[in-house]
Amino acid sequence: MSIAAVERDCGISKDTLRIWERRYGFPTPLRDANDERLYPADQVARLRLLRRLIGAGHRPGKVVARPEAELLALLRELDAAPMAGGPVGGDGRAADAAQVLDALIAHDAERLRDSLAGLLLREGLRAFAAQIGPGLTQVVGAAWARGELEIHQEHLFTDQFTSVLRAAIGAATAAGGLREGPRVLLTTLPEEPHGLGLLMAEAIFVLEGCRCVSLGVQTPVRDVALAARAHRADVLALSFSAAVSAGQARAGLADLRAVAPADVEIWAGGACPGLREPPGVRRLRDLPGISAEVARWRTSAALRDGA
Amino acid sequence: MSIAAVERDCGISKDTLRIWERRYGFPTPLRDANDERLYPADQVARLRLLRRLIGAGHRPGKVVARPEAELLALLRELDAAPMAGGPVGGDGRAADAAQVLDALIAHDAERLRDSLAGLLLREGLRAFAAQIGPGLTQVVGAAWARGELEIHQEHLFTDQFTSVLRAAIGAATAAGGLREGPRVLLTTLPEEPHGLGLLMAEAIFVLEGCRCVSLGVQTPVRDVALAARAHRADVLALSFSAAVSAGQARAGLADLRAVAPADVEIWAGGACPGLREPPGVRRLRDLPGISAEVARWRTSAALRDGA
DNA sequence: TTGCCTATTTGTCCTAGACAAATAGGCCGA
DNA sequence: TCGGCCTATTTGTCTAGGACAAATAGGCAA
Repeated sequence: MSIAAVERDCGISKDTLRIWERRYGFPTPLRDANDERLYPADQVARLRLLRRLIGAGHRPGKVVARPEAELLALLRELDAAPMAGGPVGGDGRAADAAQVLDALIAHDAERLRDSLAGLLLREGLRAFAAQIGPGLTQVVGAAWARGELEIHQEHLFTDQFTSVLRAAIGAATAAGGLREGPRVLLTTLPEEPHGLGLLMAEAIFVLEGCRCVSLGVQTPVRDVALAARAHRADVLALSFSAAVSAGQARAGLADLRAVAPADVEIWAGGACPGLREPPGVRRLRDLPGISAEVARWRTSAALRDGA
Repeated sequence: MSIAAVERDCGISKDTLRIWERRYGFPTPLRDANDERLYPADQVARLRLLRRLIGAGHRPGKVVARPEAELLALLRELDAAPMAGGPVGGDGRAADAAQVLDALIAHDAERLRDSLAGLLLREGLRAFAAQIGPGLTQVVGAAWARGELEIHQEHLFTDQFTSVLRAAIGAATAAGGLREGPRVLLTTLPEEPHGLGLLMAEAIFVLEGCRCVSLGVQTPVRDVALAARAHRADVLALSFSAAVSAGQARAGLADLRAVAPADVEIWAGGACPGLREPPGVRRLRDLPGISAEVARWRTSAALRDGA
């Protein structure tokens, strides 16, 4: 696996990979005939673990060189901190998650889909998008990190979940509603390829009666600003998963704030660790928080119109 | 604007920016107190033009150094190449495409969605996925290359088209049918981030009565093979857009053929230029070709069962 | 025209050094 | 014991120029 492939796969830049090798003695890639780095699969797996650990707050200098004791550290965190900002549901939720995991482990796509659709019907779109979705995503991600699931099973989950949620959003949009909320433009910046968080956010926005336009993932900063003008958006909603580093997220948001119209609000959400609230940007802690934020927007909009 | 910001904004890598400067004398960024490159806004705009021209087929060596005559060259392409390799449909199809383009140009997401949904209803899912979809994709891509659309408009099209098509696939799957076709596992390899082609293919497969499982995009080769076993797939369907180079596609397919079970067929489709038929892989020229291929599979499966 | 072979172009990779921003840890005052 | 400030370390990104393989263009023969 080439250095570029590892960068794509693990989200660690080439520069960083080289300097870790120089400083910490890991990774230790082989070299091909042209003296280029070739990373064995096990080292790539370890790099993925490292990325998660560092994303969870560990210092690179402390963990990069460590052999496989990281696995233990990681497992502890996964066990110890499932509550930190995590799913708050009780036993019922855990049972639901187990059901979904079972279907994934059995490679049963139909059962997986039925489970998800059943949860949606039973709990409603709001709970499905705001609580169940994030919970399941975390459970699946943790199971993968523990080695209980293969990547292709996570892919299957993502695809089925996306499918069910998109259908629900379509139905909710068609059902219409107030249409008095802000115009919301949803997307992610170029370094963020994951669209699940965006989709869950869109569901909440739609339920709040907002007029949503989604550009999908990886829109260049300049184009986000152009689109904000073109669609006369009131709010730009950006999603940052744990895959994107806090530094990148901050830089992207600062760029965007500089080029976007000043009267457009920027709301940033997602599991990205260490992402604080940059100037001119609202940081939404979780998906249910969208509702409160929309309510706040409505109030201030009413004030503005009244004035 | 720092080199990292330009990389994000223009999609030109840092390495490439530096080597253009060395080789062609452009760009000529200023330097900050720390001797780091600072790109003025006008150079960044010119870099964006360059990216478009190069994407449209120009050689960097010929255009990077040129002053603002590029604008002229770009304008010429705008007029000269709207038909090159263009859509084959008749007048009706051209009118449909114009309608979709109009909605995109007007930034009217609702009208865009209605247009697409209307086309789906009028022409049926098969024509929508196999002819209209590829035609529209090409028309939109060409309009972007001519500078008539911004990237965010292409994103909007992709999102809306995906949404309409996913809903249709869901309905078609629920409607059931023969369920006698092959088990098909759909995905793309890691270097291919585009999922539209995959989705169109899935629609055709579903219409042919195949049992489809989609893993979404960018599944590692090893995991595709694992998933093929896990789902007892008869066929692996891979999609390669024009974005991926022929060499990467060939290498990926060869790797996959080596690790996938021997009795699983590999079908490769998509607009990837120069992708020939590697050993052990079937190259599908276009989406309607899927139907014939499924028919062929049925025949040979019947022979096998009979024997 | 079509196909092959060579020459040029072009992006990515390499090494190794430097520095600013972010973080941790110590220290002092309340 | 806790909060704020200041210094030391850590860490990612930037710099430079050199090298080479893959992709493309151009010439030539069939």
